[in-house]
This record gives sequence, C-alpha cells and structure tokens, in this order.
Amino acid sequence: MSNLDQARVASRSTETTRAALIKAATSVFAEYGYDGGSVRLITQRATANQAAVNYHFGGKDGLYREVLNAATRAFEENAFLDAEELDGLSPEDALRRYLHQFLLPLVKRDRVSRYLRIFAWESVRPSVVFSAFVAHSPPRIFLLAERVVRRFLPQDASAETVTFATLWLAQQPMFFVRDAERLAQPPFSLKFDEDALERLVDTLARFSLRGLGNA
Amino acid sequence: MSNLDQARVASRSTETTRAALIKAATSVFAEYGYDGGSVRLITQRATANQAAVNYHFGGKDGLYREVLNAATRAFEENAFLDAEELDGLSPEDALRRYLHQFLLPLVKRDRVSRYLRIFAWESVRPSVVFSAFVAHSPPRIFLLAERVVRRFLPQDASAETVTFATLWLAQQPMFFVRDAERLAQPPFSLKFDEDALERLVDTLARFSLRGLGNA
DNA sequence: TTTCGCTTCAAACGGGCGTTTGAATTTCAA
DNA sequence: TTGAAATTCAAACGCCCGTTTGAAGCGAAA
Repeated sequence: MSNLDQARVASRSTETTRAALIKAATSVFAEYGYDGGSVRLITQRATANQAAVNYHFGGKDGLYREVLNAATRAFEENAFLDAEELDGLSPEDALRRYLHQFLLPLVKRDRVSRYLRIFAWESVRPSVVFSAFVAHSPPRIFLLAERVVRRFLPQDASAETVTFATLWLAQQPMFFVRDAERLAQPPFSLKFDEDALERLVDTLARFSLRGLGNA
Repeated sequence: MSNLDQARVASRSTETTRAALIKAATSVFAEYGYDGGSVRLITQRATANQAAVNYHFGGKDGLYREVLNAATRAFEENAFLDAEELDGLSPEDALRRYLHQFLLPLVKRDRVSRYLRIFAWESVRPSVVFSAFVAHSPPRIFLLAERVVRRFLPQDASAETVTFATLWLAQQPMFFVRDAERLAQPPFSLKFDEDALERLVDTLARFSLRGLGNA
C-alpha cells in the first residue's frame, strides 16, 4: 500500500480531489445515510471519477471513515456543544441547550449540521463501518446525552435506567432532524423556520422536563 | 389482468401458496423492512418459486399491500388496542396501556407484534408503497397516539402542537421495538424479558408523563 | 526532452435486486 | 381420458451497486 507515501508527497491536485470527495461525501451521507448514499452520486457531486474513491480512500468505507474522523474532530473542538459549558448551566438549561443545538440542522445547513444528520442516520440503523468506528473510540457527542441525563437521575440510578434514559433523550431530537424533509410534506406539513424551531425546542424541552402531565 | 378471475375460482393450492407467501412476507418485512426484505428470501421461507410473487400479487409491492391490508384489518378488529377502551381509562393509564401494548413485540413474536414492527420500520423511512397506502386510508393505529396525546393537551392547543406531541409520543416506543436486536448486544446489552419490559414501560411512562424533572 | 511515478479516466466486472419469460407441470371440467 | 386453463419452475433479463482494470494524461526530476 503506497497510499501513505503518496499522501506525503501529495500534489495540490491530489488534495483538491480528496477534499472535494470528502465534502461531497459529507453532504450525500447526511442526506441519504451510508447505505443509501452511492459512490456514483458522491463522485458526480465532486466532479471526480468513480475510481477516485477507491484510489484515494481504498473504498466507500474508507471515505466514510474520513468523514467520521472530520466529524469527531469537529465535536472534539466543541463546534457542537462544550461539555464544560453544559456543567455550568442548570439541568433545565443544559437540557434545553442540548435540544436546541441538536435541532439546529432543521434550519441551518452548515458543516456541523451535516455531521449531526449523519449521526441521526446512524442512530436508526448503524452501518458496520460506524459500529467499528465507535467501538474503537466512542464519539464525545454520544456522551453529552448521558451527561445531561445524569443531572436529573438520582446518584444511585441503575445502569439500566441510565441507559434507558440516555437512549430516550438521544432519540428525542434525532427523529425530527432525520425526517425534516418528510415532515415538511403532507400529511404533517411542518415548516421549520426559526420560530418553529424555537417552538419545537419548547415542546420537546417541556415534554422532556415535565412530560405530558403538565403540558 | 385475469388475476381477479383466477382468484374467484382459485384452487386450494393457490390459496396455500398465497397464504404461505403472505405469512413469509410478514415475518421478513417485520425483520428487515420493506426495502431491506428481498423477494428471494420471502419465497425461500415460503418454499415457493420467485416468480410466484409476481404471478399472485403482481409484484413485491402488491404482496406488501396484502400484508398491510391484513395488518389494518387486525387493528380494526382491535387486536392491538381498543380505542373505546382507551377512553374508559384515565389519561395516565391510557398512556401506560398504549406504551405497554406497543412494546409487547420486545418479548412476544406473534402476528400483531410483526405488524407493529412493520409500522416501526415505516416510521423511520416510509416506503412509497406505505405512503400511498396510508394516503388512501390512514390506519387506525396512527390515530391512537393522537387520541392519547389529546387527553393531556389543552382543548385549544394548536394543530402544530398536537402534531409535535403525537409524533413525539409515537416515537417513544418505536425506537426500542425497531432496534431490539441491536440493543441486546454491546455496548447496550439490554435483555428484554418480561420484567425488563415492565421496567421499560415504567421508565417511558414516567418520562412521558412527568419528564426527567421528576425522575 | 525524455522518463518515471502519480493521478485520472472510461469501461467492464461480479453480485444482488425485482421482474419477465416460456416451457413444464398440475388441476379439473368436459 | 382428453384438453384447456391455472400454476409452478429454472433460467435469464435489466438495473444499480461497489469495485477493478489497464490505458491515457500529467507533472516534475533527470
């Protein structure tokens, strides 16, 4: 495998192609998930040849790992949410902030939003690539939900309860992020402008905090 | 199309094949969803020829519609949950009963459980077949969540709020039903026996009713 | 300018999918 | 028993997928 050697003396063209492929792959995987996103569509958006994916990344999975690496890096740089910042807030505000940040993809289409959508896809049906990836080094973003949940649970809560609650909280915003396009159409017809986003944050935060009982 | 004529004078063998295909399709679609379930696997489980699906049902989509019809019929016969029974309960008990019935597939593998799993799949990424099917006649099961939710919301709640809340409640149990196998493995390792089911119902009902705030 | 290694490219490969085909088989009324 | 209709069957078709191939293009060192 001379890929590493190639990278060391990479020409500008090489880096251009690699970057274009990673960028295109990020948007395609965010839209369709790993299994649903095709190499042909990625290379088409990157105006690159189909074989380029295999040449530069060893395959579709290698390209995806590169995207996941970039996402992990972004989250480690707290581009999404600072764990320490969370601790400085009250439990209620921490929950609210978590939901708000996670629902941002509904109105913004920046880089972090695409990463969040990819994670939302993986929370539905994890690809083998992703499973192997998180088995090696669990992404920080997954620990944020647990961090928020623990603020509410008693110290002596069982591991099962913590797992239930963490999975539960993590699912709250993911559904809306993943299915934004579908929810925009009948029979739901939900339009997500910034006001609707705030109302959704309100609703989810209220339900998450106090449930339907005090709605 | 002489399919209708054929059906009218169908031999016993015809009905046997049709029934075997529908039964096999129900289990395959419950396991893998519509897109993920292949005709080859269905016909293999039914010990039928691949072409039989097209001959008897006009295609994979026709077979799926047949399964959806059977599911709709089962739910209309209140095999899952009686809408009037719900109204007889307190809001809290109605919610609890809704969650319990919806989580039953975690420990039972009967016919209704398979139907529920199919709906859980469709709640993630609806197939075009399903979308067209529910556009024609929305299945009763989808109205149950709204029925439960309305008990908690004020009379003058906006349509958007009702939609938010209904989608929210419907998602609560679906995640666990859909991903039962995955959650049974590391890193979650959740074992769903009947006791764990009760604890999960407890947790979800508590969160849904009173949120994390009073956990 | 020639040469050599990196990169691009169009084309094809192999495999899974739903579907179609046409012949063989079974069924059942005449 | 015969003959036509209904059903089954193995095989192939066409499509999309990720990947491989080998030649062509390109840039920089000799």
